Amino acid sequence: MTVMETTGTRTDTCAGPPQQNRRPDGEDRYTISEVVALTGLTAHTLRWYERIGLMPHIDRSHTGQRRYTNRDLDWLDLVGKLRLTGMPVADMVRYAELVREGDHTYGERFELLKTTREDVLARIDELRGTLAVLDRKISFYADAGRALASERSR
Amino acid sequence: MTVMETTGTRTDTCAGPPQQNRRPDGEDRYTISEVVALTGLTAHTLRWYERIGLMPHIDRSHTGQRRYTNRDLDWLDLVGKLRLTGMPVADMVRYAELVREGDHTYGERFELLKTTREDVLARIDELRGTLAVLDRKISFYADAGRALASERSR
DNA sequence: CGCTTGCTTGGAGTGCACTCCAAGGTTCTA
DNA sequence: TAGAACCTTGGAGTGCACTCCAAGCAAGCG
Repeated sequence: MTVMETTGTRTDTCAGPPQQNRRPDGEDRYTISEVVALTGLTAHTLRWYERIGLMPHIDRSHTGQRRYTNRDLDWLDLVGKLRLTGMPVADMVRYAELVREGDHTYGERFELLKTTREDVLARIDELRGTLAVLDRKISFYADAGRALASERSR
Repeated sequence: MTVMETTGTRTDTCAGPPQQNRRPDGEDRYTISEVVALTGLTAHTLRWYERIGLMPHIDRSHTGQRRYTNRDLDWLDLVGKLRLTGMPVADMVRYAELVREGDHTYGERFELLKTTREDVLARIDELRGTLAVLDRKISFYADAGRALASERSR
């Protein structure tokens, strides 16, 4: 089994669980405002993503209006996830370029994702450390609140 | 036991584990560049934090240069943790104001910290979701890499 | 057909969190 | 006591990620 049997050249592939509120493949031509509703991004941001090279070429209607596909929505889902990690947009653009360049960039994409994965793990650890500090302070204030309350009731 | 027995009016209190590279209390007068070395912040940022009200009043030498104390370093440690959570600086300034206003703001501080705690938990969950997506993609690329390798060796 | 709502563009503007600058005073080491 | 290294200020500048604007074309409805 070759890679080409499961993936086209233009995709990032391995989409994951199917998304809600989508039209079936073949009838998937969404206007920009529909994509706004589906993703929570603004139309401004969607056009800006395109300008900076974070999106693949988006289909156009015969009069030049954007028509997004399910594949584009999958890509936006991934971008959204990466954005949550704090990955700079420039790095996401780099990843998008690798996808556009074709299958021979699999290795580099793999490395980029692994690095990102490590970053996310480190970030989770940082947050856990912060959580410990917060919990310590919260229980301090809870105790202080009880002490003040018993003071007032005396 | 009253609150005042364990806490002074000017502090945020409950410092947690002692920090490294510090001088003992009583000899704790650090220049701005020492604080830079201890916190990793820049001198610019330290002065800016002060201007926007994120720091308490910092002691000055007889000629007007800043002299930070261990207490100030504790505060900067907390600010650093809160910053990691993505809390906006404006919210941290709000918290700093509450601390300056005295003990009667304990309740509000408690609420603010609890809200922050919830935010951190939500953030960790988001990151775990992202991690799942990354792991799925990473294993896809790992498989693809193996497939391409066996292709080449045939 | 006219009307409203939606979509197009390049370029300018916004908000956040720093980050730097110039000009001058201070502190430390030899 | 000279010189290097450090510190002070207000205000201006930077980089990121959007966010908005104006002017005009497109789409759907009665």
